Amino acid sequence: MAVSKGEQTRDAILDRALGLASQLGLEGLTLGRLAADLELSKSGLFAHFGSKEELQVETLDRAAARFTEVVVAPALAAPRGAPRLRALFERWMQWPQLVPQPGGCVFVAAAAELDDRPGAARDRLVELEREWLATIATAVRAARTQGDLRAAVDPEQFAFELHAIMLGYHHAARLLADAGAAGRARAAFERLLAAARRG
Amino acid sequence: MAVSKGEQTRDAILDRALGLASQLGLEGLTLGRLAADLELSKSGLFAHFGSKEELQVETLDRAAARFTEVVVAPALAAPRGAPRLRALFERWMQWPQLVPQPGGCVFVAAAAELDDRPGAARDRLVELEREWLATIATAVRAARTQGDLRAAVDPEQFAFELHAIMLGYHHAARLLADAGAAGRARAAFERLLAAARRG
DNA sequence: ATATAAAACGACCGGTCGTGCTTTTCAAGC
DNA sequence: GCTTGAAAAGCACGACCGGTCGTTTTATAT
Repeated sequence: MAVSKGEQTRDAILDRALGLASQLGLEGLTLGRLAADLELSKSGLFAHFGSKEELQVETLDRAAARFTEVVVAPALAAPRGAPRLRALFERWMQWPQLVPQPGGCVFVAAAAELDDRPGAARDRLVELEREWLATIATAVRAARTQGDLRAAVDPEQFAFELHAIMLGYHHAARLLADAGAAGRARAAFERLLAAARRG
Repeated sequence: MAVSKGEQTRDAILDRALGLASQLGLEGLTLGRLAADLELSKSGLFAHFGSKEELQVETLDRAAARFTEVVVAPALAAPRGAPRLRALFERWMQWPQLVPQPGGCVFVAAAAELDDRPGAARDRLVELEREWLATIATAVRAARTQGDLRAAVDPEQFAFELHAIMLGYHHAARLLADAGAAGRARAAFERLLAAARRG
């Protein structure tokens, strides 16, 4: 058999953990709840991980893998420049539905939870977030060198602002249940892009 | 005596609760931990509130009161227009230190926690966040009618984008520990303001 | 100084948490 | 068909959770 029974189960656990963590956060994700959802005993589930912290880290890794699949990789298939930036942005807005994460982006939830809680999970999250910012900055650089954006555009500043718009969208859409959130976010994105295009 | 002993204690509890909630979140803020911090018995503390949820709601209210004191009120003392907007922005960035909240803005932490958890605390938070966005929008409108900003500027859109920058700053400063976060946020703010000024 | 009301206490409830240790189930290789 | 090792279950643990209760201490008003 290509994949053992254990790996299958592990896979199912992490998928479910990702969905649950998006709703309850990494801390709110408890072994008992997760086991009940999977119709598994708590100890049977626990045996797959050395600790709760390891489960959290692996859940973040799973989220990152899915994120690459449904956001980064497809966006890199888009033409370099503005289209690629737009693809990154649009796919980011959709990605909680694509995975799926019923509770919104797990990274946003984890960011607020872990920003004051040192440990392996926090370290991993910081790493992943830095990678994501770097991915955006790289796309900006590509757009710049091919003349789509002005040479004076600061890729890191652009990445910061684009990421801020994403956070603003998440906040407005999920907490405030603002139906116009996507529209506002798109308007902000277009303004950001336009400013980076001309003077 | 003007204020009873009970009110004093209550006051001390809520101040400490606010600080703790900024680090641990509203859910992570436990009665036991809070009581231990205040050198109070858990039951003695609990007697001041009908339930944990009520404590959470009152903590949010306390946060809102402090926020008005250290952010909104002083900013409203600044001249209408761009200076007032800048004051709102700058004071927002400082307010976790002003209150103090060792763990960053309690509203940001609560937003991620509560966006999928229905209840009184969530309802109150949504209310407060809407008020905050409205406060920004009102300041934008004032700046607009006195000719500081273009007439075509959408106050709600401006508020959305300014708020997004704040969230981006909080993320970069607290989670990523990016020393340049404040600089990036200020640059984003100035760009937003400049775009709303001229065509 | 005393009566009364407010406030704080300590013990305890049922429940859930993460985490070990031991046993049973079960699928694969001979 | 039996063996064997992985996978899951069972069970128990200590800690802590929010919350209740009856009692004791402390503050307030007469």
